[in-house]
Amino acid sequence: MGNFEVAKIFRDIAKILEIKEDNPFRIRAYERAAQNIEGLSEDLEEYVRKDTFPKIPGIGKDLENKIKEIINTGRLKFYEDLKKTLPQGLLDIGNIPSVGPKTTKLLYEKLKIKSLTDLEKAIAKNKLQGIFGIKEKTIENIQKGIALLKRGKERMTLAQAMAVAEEFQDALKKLSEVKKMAFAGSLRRQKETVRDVDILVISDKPSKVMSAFIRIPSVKDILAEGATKSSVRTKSDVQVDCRVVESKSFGAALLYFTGSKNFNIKLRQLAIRKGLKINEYGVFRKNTFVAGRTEEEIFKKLGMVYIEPEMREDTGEIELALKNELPKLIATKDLKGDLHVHSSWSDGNNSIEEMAQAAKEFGYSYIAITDHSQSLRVASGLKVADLKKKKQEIEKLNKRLKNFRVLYGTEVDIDSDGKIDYKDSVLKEFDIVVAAIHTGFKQTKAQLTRRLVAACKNKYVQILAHPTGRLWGVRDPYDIDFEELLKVARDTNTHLEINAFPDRLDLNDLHARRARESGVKLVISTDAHETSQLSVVQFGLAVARRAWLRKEDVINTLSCEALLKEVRK
DNA sequence: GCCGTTTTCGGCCCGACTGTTTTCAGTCG
Repeated sequence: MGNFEVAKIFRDIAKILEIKEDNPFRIRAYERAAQNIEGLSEDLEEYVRKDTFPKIPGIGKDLENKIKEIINTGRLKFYEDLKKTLPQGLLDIGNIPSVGPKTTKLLYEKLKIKSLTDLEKAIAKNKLQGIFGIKEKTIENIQKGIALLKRGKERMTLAQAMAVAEEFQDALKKLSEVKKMAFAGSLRRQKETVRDVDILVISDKPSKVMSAFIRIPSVKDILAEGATKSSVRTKSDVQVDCRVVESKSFGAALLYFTGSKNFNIKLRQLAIRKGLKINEYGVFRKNTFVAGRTEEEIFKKLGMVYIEPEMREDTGEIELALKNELPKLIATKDLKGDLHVHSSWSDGNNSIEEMAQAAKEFGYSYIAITDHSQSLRVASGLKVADLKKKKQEIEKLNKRLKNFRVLYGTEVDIDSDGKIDYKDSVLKEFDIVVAAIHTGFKQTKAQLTRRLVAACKNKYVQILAHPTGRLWGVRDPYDIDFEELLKVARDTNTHLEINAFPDRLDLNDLHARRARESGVKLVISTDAHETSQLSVVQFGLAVARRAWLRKEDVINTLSCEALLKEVRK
């Protein structure tokens, strides 16, 4: 039983209690607990096993006991009993957009609708018409909601969301009424997946902005259209929300619209204790506006320092901000080089020189060319005989380049027994050795862990690339004993990679945070296969910032000399 | 069910938009 299973049980409990019209604050307590559990970097199982249950926001004595019961027995009696009181299909009905707990209950009580199938049949037979509070428009919305639910639109990657957001940005920027705009929501918090795109606009003429927004060519449906707030769905099925406020409310609206929800609630509670009220228009004392133009002035009013959007998840950052003890997050300018890129020597699309030039223009002072090793034939892995020529090419290039160094590297394969694809006598020639698993993903947890541990223990392996093997939409992360890996990585001074490729993002934010906590240093690399891909480093940086990493936690913030010293330790 | 620089009881964030019963509950973020 992992954190996500526990969170799901709590979420289900919240949903059932909602339909049963239980105490709304109790319901929120379960939802909040579920959300906070999903954001934890350590396994609950670990806590229970070691009997060191820490203070987790939103989890008191009762929920702590429920978590222990779930971990220890694999089930929760309270949940099992609760489930028996309602038909299971009601939860599916509650998942339909526009259908909430009240409607679910109404349909169940008046029409005995117990499942999605029941609901579809009832609509087909026109049974919903005439039920208290339901008319044509509501039925139409339910039908649309069911269709949407069935298409099963998952969350998209941050990169996909960014592409949609930029399209809207381009269109809105052309309007003279738009004074300023910003992305908000989970897009601004840089979550690795995003459900919808939130855009904030500053304007004195909200109606002009709204009417232009809903007419942007890629809009398919208009979900809501108001004076200051509208929602649309694009042809690619992405929901985009747009909110317009005036300049004096920009900070307040940005804060509100960025979230997270739990973060906002905590902040507003804090404000109440100080005799203040926060909404999207500003901070108010009685009904007097006291702050709102910028986020900074609002945080200051609340007696805390600025909290970066990536940290706003209510996992302890508010408490640290009140004490001015927040870590200084790593930023783009801190990165000095990329330690995982490919060239045309293996499966890349550009020559070493082209990659180096592009990296230099990108502002880096070094780059490691880490082509695949001999066994990986599908990616034209390099045979030992070719390596000498590649090394010579790099040496010649380095003589010509000024203020820049190309490092001679490899992404060496870890075979199914944990053996490294080049002999030690070959490995010792490289400046940078990145090791990774590319085959045999379906092995057991013990086998996969053993392979990674063996790689760490090789004295020439400096970095483990994409350590959990996750590939968005293709492959789930493989199951490894991450705590064991961290222990060995720390003891052997092996660095773990945050692979910035948008469909990898591996390590993810939770793993990276856990790595930092256990004293393992990280690397942010792109795995670029052509010059244009060096810029995906922004997504790796997003992971790092969400993991609360500082400059000193990431080794490719070091100068080239310091870096080589660090990896050879 | 959680939580405490008004505390161990009595509070619990705040507002926009929709559809409908035309004043407001339900849903959403």
